Amino acid sequence: MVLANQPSPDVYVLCSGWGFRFVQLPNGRRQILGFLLPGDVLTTSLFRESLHFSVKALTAIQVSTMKRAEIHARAALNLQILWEAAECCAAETLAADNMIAVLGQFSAEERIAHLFLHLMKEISIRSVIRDARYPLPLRQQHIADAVGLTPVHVSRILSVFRERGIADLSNGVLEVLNLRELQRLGTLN
Amino acid sequence: MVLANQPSPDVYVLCSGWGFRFVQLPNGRRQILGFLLPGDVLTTSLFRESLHFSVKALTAIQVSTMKRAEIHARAALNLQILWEAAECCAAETLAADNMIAVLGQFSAEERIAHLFLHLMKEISIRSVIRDARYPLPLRQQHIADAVGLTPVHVSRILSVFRERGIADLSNGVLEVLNLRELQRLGTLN
DNA sequence: CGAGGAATTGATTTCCATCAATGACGGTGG
DNA sequence: CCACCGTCATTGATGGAAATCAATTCCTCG
Repeated sequence: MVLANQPSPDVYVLCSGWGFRFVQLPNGRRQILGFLLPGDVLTTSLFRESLHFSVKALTAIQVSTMKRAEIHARAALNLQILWEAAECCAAETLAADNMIAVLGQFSAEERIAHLFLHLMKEISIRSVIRDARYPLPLRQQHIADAVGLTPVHVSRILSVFRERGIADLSNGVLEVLNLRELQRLGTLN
Repeated sequence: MVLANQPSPDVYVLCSGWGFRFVQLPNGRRQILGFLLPGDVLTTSLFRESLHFSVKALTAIQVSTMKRAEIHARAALNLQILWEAAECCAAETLAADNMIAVLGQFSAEERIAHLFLHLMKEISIRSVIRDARYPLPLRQQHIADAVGLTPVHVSRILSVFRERGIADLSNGVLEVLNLRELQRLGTLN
């Protein structure tokens, strides 16, 4: 699943699996704008013909599409739909603003802690978590691209987290060992 | 003009002057999320009771407020309004995503160049610019807080821009000396 | 004239990037 | 079954970008 920057009449919903939104810079670097989990709607595709980012799958995924035109037609009859879409978009803006603050002001440790906390919340909404072990199908490269660091440095920080007994990410599972400390590091305000 | 995080029934529009949206972190640092120019609507206030950021004036300003409830009532009768609001929100998301990429991947020079280009565009929309001189009522502290740098480092970069004949920001005026170079530095993709 | 905020500049430190080498897997094909 | 790869993670050594600390100058304004 690789969408580019071309116009499309579809609105996308992720039904199962993980994906991520990203932009590719000319110098070869990329910035991951956000991860997509089951149930996530590509809200931009609700209002725009073409996306300003690309999308890629992290795992095997199932995607559902709807015709934007049809949604718009229904929205004209049922305001409720439009409101929810707008609400959804406002929520996205809030998340984006948080991310801006994180990237602008947080250190490497804090950024990664923040990412973990954010993903933990998303995962918790969708499934029951036992023993503070969260399935996390990310390579260190993805973490790096999401928080603006190099994979090498991400590796070092994860080692630090293990040494300090904060969290352990291995084999696609994030085990949270000291939630308090993780929150102290990664929480805005 | 300092709004906090409290609920309010109003939607805000900036009629004249400059302002900025920001979040204050517990460690005393702050991140400026964006600058507000005449005509800008606080789109978040369209959909949310309370803002997740604060707002402050940079210059003398005039603000107009409308009741959210009234706008919602009108929107129920005239879809057009709601669509424009949603469009507006989508545009905001796009800008935020750009900012995320800038903060995640750009160097200090590139970040500041990007900020200048962004503000130049906003200013150009609102008034005629002569001799590539843009009124810019920012302290270096504001630039620093907007792009995630220290004021000291911003000062150094601005010196570099002057030496290299790229741009000169002094006395509230940004003079662009080499637009090409500025774009080369500050343009995504 | 004096005072205080803003900008500049230098010296030093810290954090993260970069470069490079190594080991651990997992798949593939002989 | 095992030698061979490619990808990923780890670790060390080094370099560079930006932060921090500190001193000085420049304004503006009382």
